[in-house]
Formats: sequence, structure tokens, C-alpha cells
Amino acid sequence: MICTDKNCFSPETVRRLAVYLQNFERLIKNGVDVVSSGQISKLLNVSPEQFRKDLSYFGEFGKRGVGYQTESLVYELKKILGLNQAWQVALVGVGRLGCALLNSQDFSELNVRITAAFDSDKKNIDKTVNGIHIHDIINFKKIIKQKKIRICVISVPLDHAQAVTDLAVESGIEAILNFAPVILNVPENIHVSNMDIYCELERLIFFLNK
Amino acid sequence: MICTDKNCFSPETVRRLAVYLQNFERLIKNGVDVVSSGQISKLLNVSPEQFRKDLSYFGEFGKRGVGYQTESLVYELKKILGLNQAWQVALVGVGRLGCALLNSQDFSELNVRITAAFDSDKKNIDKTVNGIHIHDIINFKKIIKQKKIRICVISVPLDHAQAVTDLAVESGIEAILNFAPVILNVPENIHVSNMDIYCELERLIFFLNK
DNA sequence: AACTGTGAAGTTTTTCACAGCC
DNA sequence: GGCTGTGAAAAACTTCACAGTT
Repeated sequence: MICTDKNCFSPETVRRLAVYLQNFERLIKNGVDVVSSGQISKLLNVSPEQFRKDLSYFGEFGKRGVGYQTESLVYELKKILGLNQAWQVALVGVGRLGCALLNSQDFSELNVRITAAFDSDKKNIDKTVNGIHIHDIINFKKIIKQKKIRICVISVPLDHAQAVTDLAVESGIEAILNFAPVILNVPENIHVSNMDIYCELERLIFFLNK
Repeated sequence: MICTDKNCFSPETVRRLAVYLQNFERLIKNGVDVVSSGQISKLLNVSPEQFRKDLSYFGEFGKRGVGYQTESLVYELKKILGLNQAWQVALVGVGRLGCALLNSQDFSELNVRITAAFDSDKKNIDKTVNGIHIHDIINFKKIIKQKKIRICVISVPLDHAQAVTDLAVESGIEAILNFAPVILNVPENIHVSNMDIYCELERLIFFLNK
């Protein structure tokens, strides 16, 4: 549970807010000006009450009898999520997955961007992927401090994930997006999000089995 | 909430079971024979009661006064998750991410494996990645039926994700792991799991902002 | 003594239902 | 009439606390 001065809300609310933002941005691109919570509900598989309540923790953004204006809701969602400023992200491990992540970046979208990559393999160091320079991991702390980066993506092999995490924490990183299939050991003030493909597949298989 | 004939449990329980399995397999590799819920708790950031209760929905796997035998728990977890049989997975979209996923497969682990890949780009079709043949997407339905594949990974660009999903559903696919940043529209008997890197990063940023 | 398994209690999250506004 | 915002009720999920086993 997350509490501000005014309200308490579920961590799931935050996850959904990011989905709302993404989809409202697309609605704008598709020329949609106004949507109701009922329409959103069908689009995103979230109940209309859930959508309204998620937003209500942060203010009153809709118009009764009308719905939500897409443009202004995107503005508000960005403000809520902290995306009205630019965020730099570091990435460690420029293997196939790391490379795919570096290349997935769309430079028209400026809010969140991987701006520094690191590897330990001489073959990769000082190369450039999608305009991003790959540094020697030895210089991690120095560059993180210099660029004041607070978020790090870890896409190294399993065996190195904890060592990289320790280095990241020591360097002042506060949030980690981890692709290695392991639960990282971190101090409790550090936020970790795990993306584990095989766990997700296994979860799906469980549901197929009944 | 998921109910069997005996019990009802949270969908989160299933997600955690996959994490337990992964970590118990590593414990075995490290030569650990027996662990208590308290030790697991420290390792995985799950309360000991949570761990015990998650397992209790499926049987009694521990020994009072002792703990859990790693070997036998792995066996039980595989049985619970349905991993005591082989599962074939299809993948659509052999771009950088798709390629990384195909290459990430460890052939010593046999339970879940991507055995068919699909693309629409002539450049990729009939090539082989990590021993997996890339088929023309035109033959998707035929091959899925032939191989009796029930699970599909979608790693195509945003604009094609819904069309691929429709094709998958029409072909009899029952579970989808989706990497495209969009909520897919599917019939309600189809299971979808979304892995959205930018949503996760935005979630982390929210927490950094307070 | 140490640790599991589990009803019951407590907490969190979602849904309901309706007042309030366009 | 249609849709939002929100307390109150319901449902879901986690933790407690302790009986039971080795």
C-alpha cells in the first residue's frame, strides 16, 4: 500500500497508470478527443470503477456526463508518474537481449531513455549501439555519478546478476529492472522489478493445465 | 481467485510457485538438500507463512521440525505447474528481441521450449536461429495445428500485434506472452501475459519520485 | 527445539451503488 | 440521460498464532 498525504492506494494502481498513459497516447494518435471510463474498460480489461478510482487518488480529471479528455489526461498521468521530466537509464549487459533493448528505443519519445550502456567484453566496449556508447563496466560508478543516473537495467547472464546489482547499489542506483532469472538481494530502499520470461511461460502453462 | 475442487488461491500464488521452482532448482545445483521456510523467506523476499501457505493449497510437502527437501519439492512444483510434460511454444516476430529470445534457450532444460518461429520478412524466412527454423507466417495455422502448439510468444512491432493475436486465436492458440506495448483484445478463454519494459520503467520512476 | 500446516484475524484491494454534475 | 467521483460493502489476500509433528 502506498500512502501520500491525502490518500492510500495499491501498488497495482501505479502499474495500471502506466498502462493508461500508454493507451491514452495511442488514442490521441488515433484522433480520439474524449473517452468514458466504460470505453476504456472495454479497451483495457479494467473495470470502469477501477479506472475511475485509480485516477481519483490523484485528482478529478474527468467531466461528469462526458468522460475524460485524452490530451489533458496524458498530461496529468505524466505528472503523476513523474514523466514530465527526462529520466536517464543505464543498461548493463549488451548481449542479444541488451542489444535488443538498446535498439528498441524510439527517439521521438524523450521521457525515459537508456543513455549509458556497460559491458565487460572487450569486443563490445567502445562500440555504439543505436547511438548509445558502450562503456567498460569498470567505469560504471564514475559515469553513474557523473550523469546522476538513478535507474539501471540488468541484462547480464544469471551468474553475474548479483555482482552487477551490488555494484549498482554501491554506485547509488535506486531502481533496478532485472531480466536475469534470479531474485536479487538488495537493501530495502532499492526498488527492483523482475521480468522473467520463463516464469511467465510457466504461469501460463499452469492455466492451460486445468 | 483460482479454485480447484479442494481449495481457492490467488493468481499471485501461481506466479510465486514459478519463482520457487526456479530457486529450488538452483539450491539443488548448489548442493542444498533441505531448507526451511524461514531460509527461503530471506532468499526470496516472501514471508515464511506465505511460502508455506502457497504450497499448502496443493499438499503437504514439508517435514515438521525439519523443512523442505529440495529434490522432492522441485518434483512437486513441476507437477503442480504442469511441467512434468514437455511444452512447445511458438514465437512470432524474429526481430532483435525475438532473436534474443530464441537464443536464450538452454537446451539442457527440456520442459518449455520454443520449437517454431514465424516471421513475415523474406530475409528471415527459412533461416535458422539457435536450431529453430523460421517459417513464413502464412503457414502459421497449419504448423500450429500440426505440432499441436497451445502457447505463443508475440514479439512483433506494436502495429502488427493485434493482427498476429487474431491469427493466433483463430489457429487455436490458448495462451499468449505479449511483448508489444499494447493490451491485446482476445476472447476471455485465452490467457494473456504482458511484458512491457517501458511500463515497468515508468512504475519504477513513480517510486523514485517520492 | 525447530519447523510445518492452517483456521481465524487482520489488511488490502476491488466492486457496488448512488449522489452530484454536465 | 450519461458519466464521474467516492464512501461503504464485499471480496481477495496476507499475516497471525498456535496446534501438531519430527
